[in-house]
Amino acid sequence: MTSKPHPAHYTIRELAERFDVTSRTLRYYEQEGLLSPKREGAKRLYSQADKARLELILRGKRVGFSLEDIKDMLDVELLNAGSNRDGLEKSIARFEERIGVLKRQRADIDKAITELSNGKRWLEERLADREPPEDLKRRARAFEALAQARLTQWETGVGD
Amino acid sequence: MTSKPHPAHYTIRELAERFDVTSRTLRYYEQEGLLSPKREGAKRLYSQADKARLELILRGKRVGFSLEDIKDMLDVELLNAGSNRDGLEKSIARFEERIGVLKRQRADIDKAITELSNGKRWLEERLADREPPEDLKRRARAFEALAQARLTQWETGVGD
DNA sequence: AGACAAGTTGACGTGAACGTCAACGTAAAT
DNA sequence: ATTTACGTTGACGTTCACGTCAACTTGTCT
Repeated sequence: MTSKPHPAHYTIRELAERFDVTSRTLRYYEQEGLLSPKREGAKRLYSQADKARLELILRGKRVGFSLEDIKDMLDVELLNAGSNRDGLEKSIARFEERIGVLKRQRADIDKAITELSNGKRWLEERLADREPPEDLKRRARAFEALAQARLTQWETGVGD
Repeated sequence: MTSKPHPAHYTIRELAERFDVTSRTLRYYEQEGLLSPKREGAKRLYSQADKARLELILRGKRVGFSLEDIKDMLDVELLNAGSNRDGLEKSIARFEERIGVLKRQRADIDKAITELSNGKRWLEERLADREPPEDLKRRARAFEALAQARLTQWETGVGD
């Protein structure tokens, strides 16, 4: 049990390199209230908890949340410390909203993957039966036509 | 067969409203080479194909691609008109890369959904057994601890 | 002591993706 | 003929999320 699994705290560079961001970024996050590392004199010391928060922050970013959004989500504890019943319900509603956003986004991504896979297949076919450029031109329009066809299908659900 | 399923072309406002963007946005996309509607005099006329492209553009944006990325993807036909074998393979590689990005992003989203669902559940529990604020404070730390625990697990895979 | 790396705080700069505003054209309605 | 609605092209402003640079302190190695 005397093993030392992790350093217990990191310098700004260590954390920055580990997560492939710059130190400027970490200071900026602190300035925006997303991180609040301890200080040893003037120097910042990042704890495991800070590291965990950073991971959440970065994932939040990757999935498209703004820093302000992320701050709200991470500060949920503080938010509901200040407010009671009413604030709690509001917080819950916001969480549900975010979850909804993510689910829609997931659907978008699935569609995009399909598009790109189709595009890739199209390219691969071009590569396979390398035809004369004249024919290529004619076939090129098939791509847009395809996209349009897909769109037209959804359209029935959207209403015209 | 004399039915008129859709207008065949749209004004800038019609398209903007339908997709909930401003006309400025559409002009900007044109300026950046993402759209190229016909002109009737000075006015823009958007065809079905333009509409289809716009849909693709907007989804591309929603899943996090930059306009330049999107342009590249949509212009793939032109790209490979200029280049032959070599260009084709490069294009295919780029498509694969983008697909990879999206898949990673989808994984991120799934994780984020899990996080938020946990956060929501935590809030709901708070709401259910409304405890005295003192106890609340102690429990509040559970949230970060939880995040940290999850992080620690991954850590084994990342290496220290 | 001197050099050097790594940290700090301002302050200003930057790129993407538009917003906003001015000045103007055009087409239909009153 | 004038208003109203909608369109056009610049040109400049704005927000976010940092990048960059200067001037400085602090610790460490030689």
